[in-house]
Amino acid sequence: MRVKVASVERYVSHFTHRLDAKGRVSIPASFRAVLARDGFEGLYVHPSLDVAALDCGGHRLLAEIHALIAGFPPYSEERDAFALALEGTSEVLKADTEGRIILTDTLKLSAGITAEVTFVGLGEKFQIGEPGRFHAHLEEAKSRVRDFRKQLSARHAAETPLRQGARE
Amino acid sequence: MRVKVASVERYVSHFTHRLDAKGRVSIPASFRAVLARDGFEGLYVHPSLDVAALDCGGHRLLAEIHALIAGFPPYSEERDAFALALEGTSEVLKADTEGRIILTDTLKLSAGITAEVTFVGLGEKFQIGEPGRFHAHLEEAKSRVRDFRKQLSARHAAETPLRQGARE
DNA sequence: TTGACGCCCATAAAAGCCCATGCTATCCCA
DNA sequence: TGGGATAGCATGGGCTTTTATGGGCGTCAA
Repeated sequence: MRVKVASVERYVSHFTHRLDAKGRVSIPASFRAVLARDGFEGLYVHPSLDVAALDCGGHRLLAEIHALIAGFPPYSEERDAFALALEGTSEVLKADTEGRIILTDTLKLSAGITAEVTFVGLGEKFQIGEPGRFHAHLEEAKSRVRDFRKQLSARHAAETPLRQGARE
Repeated sequence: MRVKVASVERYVSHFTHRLDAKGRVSIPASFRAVLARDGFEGLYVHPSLDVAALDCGGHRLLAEIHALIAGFPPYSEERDAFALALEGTSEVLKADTEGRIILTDTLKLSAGITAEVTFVGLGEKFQIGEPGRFHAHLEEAKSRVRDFRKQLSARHAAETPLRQGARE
């Protein structure tokens, strides 16, 4: 058995795979490793709330969703709404012996998936989406992070007008 | 046994290595020593947001990124966006027995890397970039430091018109 | 029967593993 | 002190294993 220690904890990086004639697509090997460690049989999938993509994961993702829903008072409108939006649209897909899954038509439709899909790691979960949309969405996210960093350094500069610690 | 004591803690100095026919490149030995101490199996890499270079490191870099993402509430839109921009573009490369890595095409493209790369130590992390860009970027950084030092001494002079109590 | 789905095997390309070479800086001992 | 031995390191090449992908066959249910 191999080691492959670190990085089996979180989903990182991105991959683009093709759907074959039967509609099957391989889950990236590194993501399979994380899932295996998570101990989830198959793959938990539901359409993302804000973007045209599918949120995927195992027990950890499930637990997060449960926690979110449990945060609302029982029988409240919010709770029902979240449960419906998240759990009502979820699917549990099982992978074949090679680690491939078949997306249902509903899932493919909601993410605009046709011939190819991009898997992108988001740490405790990953998303599946249409490659073109993925790139667009990535650029947007990058610029948001850049703005955030600019704010941070601006604030830093404002808070430390005199840098005295620097000696020659 | 060699000395090389200090600097096992931080990434310092710079090195330029060639990519071989298979696209492999050796991580500088001194950087490997820091990584080994950090305990990270392989190399965590992610394209820098502002310059054409790759930020690299081990657990320490990972923890930094993870902390930034963890600052946002679970299941929020911001969190997804940050995770996408940071973890979605990251790669965990594993080094071969000789300490070489293979950069993915995406990584090479985003840093403008072709035949050679320069490794630059930045203390907590190091960067991989195209040698030409590295030199240009270094000159710019140097002039920024020079300006900063000029500001410092100007301010120092203003604050202590007579250089009597001045501690160096 | 027909179609959806699970399981098995095939294959090409990519990635990983082991061993070899040349260079340089260091060490050791005459 | 000088010069050969030596060890560490970057680099190269061949071989094995993994991985993504393609297709065949049997089963079970409508």
